[in-house]
Amino acid sequence: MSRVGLSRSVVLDTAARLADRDGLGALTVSAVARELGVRAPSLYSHVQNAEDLRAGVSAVALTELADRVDRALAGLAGRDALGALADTHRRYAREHPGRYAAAGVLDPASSHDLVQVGRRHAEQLLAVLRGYAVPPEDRVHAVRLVASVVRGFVDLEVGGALAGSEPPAAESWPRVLERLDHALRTWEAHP
Amino acid sequence: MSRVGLSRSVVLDTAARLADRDGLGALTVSAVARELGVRAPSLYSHVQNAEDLRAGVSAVALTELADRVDRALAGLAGRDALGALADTHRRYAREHPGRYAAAGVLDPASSHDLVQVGRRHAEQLLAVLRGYAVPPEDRVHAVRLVASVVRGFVDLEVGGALAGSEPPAAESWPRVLERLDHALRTWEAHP
DNA sequence: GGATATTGCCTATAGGTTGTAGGTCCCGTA
DNA sequence: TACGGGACCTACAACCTATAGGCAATATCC
Repeated sequence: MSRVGLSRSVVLDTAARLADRDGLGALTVSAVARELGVRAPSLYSHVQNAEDLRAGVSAVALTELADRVDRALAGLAGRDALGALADTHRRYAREHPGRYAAAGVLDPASSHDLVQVGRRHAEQLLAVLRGYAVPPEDRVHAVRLVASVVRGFVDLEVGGALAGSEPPAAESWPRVLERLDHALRTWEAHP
Repeated sequence: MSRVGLSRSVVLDTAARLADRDGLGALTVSAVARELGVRAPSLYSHVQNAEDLRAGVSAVALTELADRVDRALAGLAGRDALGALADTHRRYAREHPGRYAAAGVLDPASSHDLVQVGRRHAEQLLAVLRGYAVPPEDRVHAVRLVASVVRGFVDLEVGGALAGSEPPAAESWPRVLERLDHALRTWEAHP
């Protein structure tokens, strides 16, 4: 039998593609093996177990997303930067729903890998905030506000929770970002 | 053998308890049957299949949450109402992580049940907005802003994404709500 | 009160998924 | 050419989902 050329990254890329195509719920070791034309036990040399497979897709997704955000933020500041970060997240979630869903579930026993890329995302949020006059001691709170809005809206939209009402979610997006920008611009020191 | 007294609601309540205790991922038909001291096939008279079991827990959770929000909102308006709604969501997620996680995933093929209770949540958000001078044609956008912030923050917190940084997420919560309140108070008609 | 229908939960069974153990064959290297 | 390791295999055990069909307790009717 001919070798297929498996490796951890080949397995994870295939898994990510599968998650996007069939949903995160359909992501199984068996399905990835089928997709690769290989028997399921062959994957266990490259992936510890099913949970590790999902965590790997998480890491792939968060890394890809951070790369895109880095590119999108280049040369921008203030509201432009905020919009670029938020739009990049939203677009990524729409293009890669399975990957994005995987990125959302961080295990308590996060791998060192995930902690690392998580820090990258935090850095990016802080970079965006540099365009706003938020007092240093409040920056964590502002980061969390931005993260909440982006994560919340995108989750609701790709989860279909907004699909039942008019107008389409896309129309609310710039309005939500305008309010977020305003909230950051008018940030005041805490009494 | 003696009858245990199964019914859809008994099964779903047990499932919800199990989801909170062991995580939504550990929620299986078999586990619920074990918990009830019954064989797995016995549950299929009360629940169509595993997916229906999860959807049932979703509905239970969304209904319980809506009930709590109704009680919390009684007699409040404006910022107090906003805080009560948001706090109720956050508290529910912390007390019932499995139920809350189930409530988050709405299938595209949502049951009529889920659509119904989803409307209740939308009504509650609209009720909170009545305390703010948001122009009628913008209310949908404002609802989506509030829903995004609450959903995003709570997801990040219970998902552990905020656990790695200081200060604790609880300190950011009132600051985030203050900014949300401010964003609603200063809402302006769209040009 | 006894016959009958219904219901509640059962066993048996088939098929899919996870994960381990151990084997074979290809390929690079000495 | 012999050897060693890695890539992928088969075999297997355990668990979960789901269907089919059976028995017994309960409700209903005469």
